[in-house]
Amino acid sequence: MSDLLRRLRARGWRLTAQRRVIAEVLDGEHVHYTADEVHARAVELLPEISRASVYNTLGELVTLGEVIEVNTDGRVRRYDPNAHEAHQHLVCSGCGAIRDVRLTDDPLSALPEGERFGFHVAQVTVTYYGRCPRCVAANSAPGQAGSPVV
Amino acid sequence: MSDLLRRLRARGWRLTAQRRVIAEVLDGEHVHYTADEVHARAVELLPEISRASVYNTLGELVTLGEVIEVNTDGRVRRYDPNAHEAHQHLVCSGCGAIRDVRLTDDPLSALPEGERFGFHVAQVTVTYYGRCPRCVAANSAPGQAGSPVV
DNA sequence: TCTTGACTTGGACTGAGTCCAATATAGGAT
DNA sequence: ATCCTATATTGGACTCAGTCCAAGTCAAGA
Repeated sequence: MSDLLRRLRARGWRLTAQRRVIAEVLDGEHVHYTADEVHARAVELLPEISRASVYNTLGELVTLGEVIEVNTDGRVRRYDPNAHEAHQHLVCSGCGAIRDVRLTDDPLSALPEGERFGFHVAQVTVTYYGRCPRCVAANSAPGQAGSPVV
Repeated sequence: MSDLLRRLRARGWRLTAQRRVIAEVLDGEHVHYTADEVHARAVELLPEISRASVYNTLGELVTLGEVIEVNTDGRVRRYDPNAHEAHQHLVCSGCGAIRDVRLTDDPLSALPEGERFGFHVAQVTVTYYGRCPRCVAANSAPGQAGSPVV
């Protein structure tokens, strides 16, 4: 049983076939799937799993802090299983590829007290946009450099 | 005629009634409207304006760099007319209020060369999340502290 | 093995955003 | 001032991600 499943178990989750399968999909490579991509991969392991269960489970994993919700294009939400290491994202504006990146400084320190307006600031997300080597080489229009790793 | 309209004119834009009205809506306070909010306000000035025109025009303004597209909740896109001053955003996770903030350091400098993976990095967005004073006071659940300024 | 509350399901629904063919018009040409 | 046409607008249909719900299923504690 994966670490993730063990932790979920410890939190009182009922370990259903659906949740196991979703955990397995997320446990693989550190990619950033959309809910529908998770569903597509889950269906290969458990053909009868529903979209609703995937949405429910992903939402719960986000609430528990086991998975991070990421939105790099203003359209689709993606799910990042790399929730236990502080990191940010680097996105290719050509093909949409997403890479996890680690920063040298805590971005919170760049927001001076005078710019906080009394907010209790709790979290920061930083997203870098640029062109990946393949898209630079191909000088391609959006989405034309083949399927990226997101 | 506003500066914005003058610049658009200089770029060869046809100045239609619809575009004037949208520019007027955006010219007001520095808020972050959704496309439908822009439409609602535009309708007050020009009742027959269509949603399609609002979407078209906002998209073109974003392409021209006159307006910035912002997505702070992973759901709706918002439009920020404050495109000519570098800034980032501070978002209340209680009520969704958005404030423009200026940082002390260029966030690009926090991404070391070794974390760029050959990307030609061109842009960064930083979004801070926390609770605004009103929501802290009200200790409210999301959306329960009245209508915020977004 | 039984029981029950938590979980899953499919399908209807919502809401943001896109697309398109028909119509209207800004603004340069005459 | 009028004409002409490329450009812009329109409404309505459509897409797609995500939500909701009532009915059925099942994990796991008793």
